[in-house]
Amino acid sequence: MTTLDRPLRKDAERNRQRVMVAARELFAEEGLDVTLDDIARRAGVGVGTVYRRFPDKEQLIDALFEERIAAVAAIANDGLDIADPWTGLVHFLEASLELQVVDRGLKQVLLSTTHGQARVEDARDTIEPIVIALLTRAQEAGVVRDDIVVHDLVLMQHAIGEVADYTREADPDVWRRTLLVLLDGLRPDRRRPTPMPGPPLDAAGLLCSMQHWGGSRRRSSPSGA
Amino acid sequence: MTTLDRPLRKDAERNRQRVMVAARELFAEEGLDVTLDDIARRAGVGVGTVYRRFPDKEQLIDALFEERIAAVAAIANDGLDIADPWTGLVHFLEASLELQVVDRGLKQVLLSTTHGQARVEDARDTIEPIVIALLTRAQEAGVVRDDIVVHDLVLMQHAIGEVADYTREADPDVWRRTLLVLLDGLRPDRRRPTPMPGPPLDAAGLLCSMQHWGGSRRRSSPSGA
DNA sequence: ACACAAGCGGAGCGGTTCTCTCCATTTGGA
DNA sequence: TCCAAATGGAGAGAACCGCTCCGCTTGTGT
Repeated sequence: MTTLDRPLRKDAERNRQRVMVAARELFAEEGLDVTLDDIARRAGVGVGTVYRRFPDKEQLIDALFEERIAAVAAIANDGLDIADPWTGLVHFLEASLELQVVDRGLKQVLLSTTHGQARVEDARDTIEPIVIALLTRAQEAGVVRDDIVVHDLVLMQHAIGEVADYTREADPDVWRRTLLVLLDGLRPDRRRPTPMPGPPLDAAGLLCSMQHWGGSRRRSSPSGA
Repeated sequence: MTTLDRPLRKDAERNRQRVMVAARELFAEEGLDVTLDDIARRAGVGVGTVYRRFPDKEQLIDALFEERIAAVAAIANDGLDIADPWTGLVHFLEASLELQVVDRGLKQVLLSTTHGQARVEDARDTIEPIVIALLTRAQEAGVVRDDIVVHDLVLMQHAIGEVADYTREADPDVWRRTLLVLLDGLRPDRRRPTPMPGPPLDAAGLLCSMQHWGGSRRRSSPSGA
């Protein structure tokens, strides 16, 4: 549909790329709520140009995030390649959260059905079986408690992702502390706490987080004036 | 300011109450984003009436949530009354989350500075010292790991509150599972997992959650047509 | 019973936001 | 050279929201 019907004029193709790059950046920085006008502005093209290439916003999201979600699936696969079942699971949880911290839109696409289309949905469905493998392997090895299921892990991803979002401005790494406690809770037997990965959030940091958190709407200038 | 200047006419006072009740209900059900028009409609009065009693939305929120936040503080105090330090801390975390599940606005008021005014802020500041007492008591008793601080607990509240919000429609109790894992992670030494408080989220439940989650904006009819 | 201040409702103003269309103009390439 | 392809960006259209204003109603003190 893109490359087959007609080779697309040279400048048109270049603009298409620019739009995709700009969209990727803005979605990552601000989340999926950014305006197509914002994207057009950052891409240095007119809105009309964006709409000629992508019928609507959802199509653009769909096109862009298929690959991002695939990256998450790849991380899960990497986890399976790690010999130690516990390390493998932790790798997935940590690394996929790192992706979400860097890309705000990714979280929304992963956790909501209201964004993206078929391609995104398919990509999403790819992940679950791999995570199940990761989890049951760990459980069979006796390093993760038996009473949890994949969906518990999804909820945990959501929980920690939210912490990361909340504290993003104040300290982009505190979420690791919360994750660590959760991970310690996942073990069936643990004699000592795992050492914390960094310092806690201080008072100023919490205040900063509270100020930046909208609870619903955010206020900020995406890029330029 | 309310009862002193002038006794307020009988019907006026009755309407004031209606507005407060309606606002409390709507803020609880939908969060702080509801329109004052919605509140007026549910109260069965005109918007003008609302604005005559409450200069603006923030004042209304401030007036209403001072008491709700005090309830959270009360819960923390109840926790201190419990003899066992661990049970006391758990009581606070669980009960305050239960309040947040029932009242969506409460979470926003607790975690954001952009809502409410001085009264809400004061009430919020009341809580922290009590929680610190709760936490250090548990740590001194050796039932909570030493490396966490109050703000870690705040972040955990946020994390679990978000899970509760996410899964609200599908299963209003699954958040307890996530909380339980987190709690198990808080212990300095644990030989066996604490039994889960309920069944996990099934596939349909997750789908339902995904559909209801906006990530930013929600869509729904507050009450009437 | 009456008069008038207090209170009322809700249309609508002024503002913002966001998606998407339209068309006069520019530009690539056979 | 010439025209289909591509462009840009003003602005239509459709929400939403906080708040005001004013003609009408109602409680209340005398």
